[in-house]
Amino acid sequence: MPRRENISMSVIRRLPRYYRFLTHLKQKGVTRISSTELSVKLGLTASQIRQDLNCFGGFGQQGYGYIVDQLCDEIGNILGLSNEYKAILIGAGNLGRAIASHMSFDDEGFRLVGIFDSSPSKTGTRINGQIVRDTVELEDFCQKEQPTMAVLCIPRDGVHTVIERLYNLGVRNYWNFSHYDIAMKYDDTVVENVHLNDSLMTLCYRISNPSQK
Amino acid sequence: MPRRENISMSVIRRLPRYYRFLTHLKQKGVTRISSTELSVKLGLTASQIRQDLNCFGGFGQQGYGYIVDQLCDEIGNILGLSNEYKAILIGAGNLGRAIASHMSFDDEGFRLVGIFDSSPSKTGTRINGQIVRDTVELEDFCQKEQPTMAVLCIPRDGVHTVIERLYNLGVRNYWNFSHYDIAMKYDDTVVENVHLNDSLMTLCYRISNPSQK
DNA sequence: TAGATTGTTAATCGATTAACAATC
DNA sequence: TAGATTGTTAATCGATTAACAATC
Repeated sequence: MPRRENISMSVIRRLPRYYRFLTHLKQKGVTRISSTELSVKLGLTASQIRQDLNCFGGFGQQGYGYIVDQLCDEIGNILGLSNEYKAILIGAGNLGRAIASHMSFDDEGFRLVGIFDSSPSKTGTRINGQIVRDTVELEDFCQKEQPTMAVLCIPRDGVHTVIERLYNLGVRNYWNFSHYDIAMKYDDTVVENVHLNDSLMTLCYRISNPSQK
Repeated sequence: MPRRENISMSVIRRLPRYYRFLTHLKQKGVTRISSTELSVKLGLTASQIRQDLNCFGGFGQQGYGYIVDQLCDEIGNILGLSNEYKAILIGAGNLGRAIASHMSFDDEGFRLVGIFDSSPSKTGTRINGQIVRDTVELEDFCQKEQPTMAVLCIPRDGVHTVIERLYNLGVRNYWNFSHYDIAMKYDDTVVENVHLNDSLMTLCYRISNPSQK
């Protein structure tokens, strides 16, 4: 029954939410949960939850439900959270500093191994104990450390050239916070965008148009 | 032809992207664009773009296309970006500080009027010229200033009580950065979630499962 | 065994794409 | 006028929901 190919993005984006909630249940000491209970707590339908989980295998037991601990671990495995992919962060401005701190205390599949900035006012300073390197060191560093992923916290205009350098260095997965949609010509890359401005504008729309739910 | 009710979230979430790209075109001095050109640049179909825009009215001209300047303004209006909704920010940690700076130099529909934190190490400090107030002042401040929206950059466990206080003060729109899904019992609220952890886990999945596009 | 709840197939709903007539 | 491109309807595709047989 477990397929595991061509899982839709809609399903994938719900997995972290399941994981987050199951972790919470685990901490509260809940051992067993049914799809119906889950659906109520998460505001989804029980059907959808079972449908989602069965993309990856049958983790439940008929007549009983799901074992919280086990399901949580399974989803963690599916997400690949036990990996420690090496990540670097480019751009140690306000947002970069926040993300760097965020990631180091709560690593989910990644380990931050380097922070870079091109401004002399930032290089040499420390974020959570890690030194901020000059971006000119990028080539040397990447050849040595071979990071898997780069967090991009730089202004729009800098993105293009940095991406090119990173791609050539073999760093081909990006967590992009810049106000810019990275359109990759290559298909061996993964880009996960976090467009805070877009989110804020969406909120503005929803406040301005209360007719919609 | 302009309807303007029950616009689907899928459409709404594409609007900021259109807006962002059109602003960029405007800056580059492009005056005219067709749905086909747009579709190529944005990686969508021309059909979808025309379909999306026609939820709000016919902004184009047959045989000609869209006037960049005009379309950009129209979308800005639809989003409500000329509003200056008063916003407050709760939680002046790393992320809170980053968002506060972010919002003040690039305001899209909002104006940050207050920053709050409950830790004595933070209160009294300044972020982008604005003082960080003690959260105990929340009631007085909100009664006086009547903010429309609250940015939540506090840890999970604090959210519940803060939301309750805010709701009772009439602050019912939230931009939520906490690792927590705000489930509102009331329907006069709007919650826009930014779950950075979820985004990171999704990225981890996509790196770990390269079979998928 | 009887009751409960899953896994899975079938039905519905909504969103995207295609097609084309209207019109600038 | 002829060419181009929109606005809009119709067709397709995918995702969500409902239903139920399998089974713990």
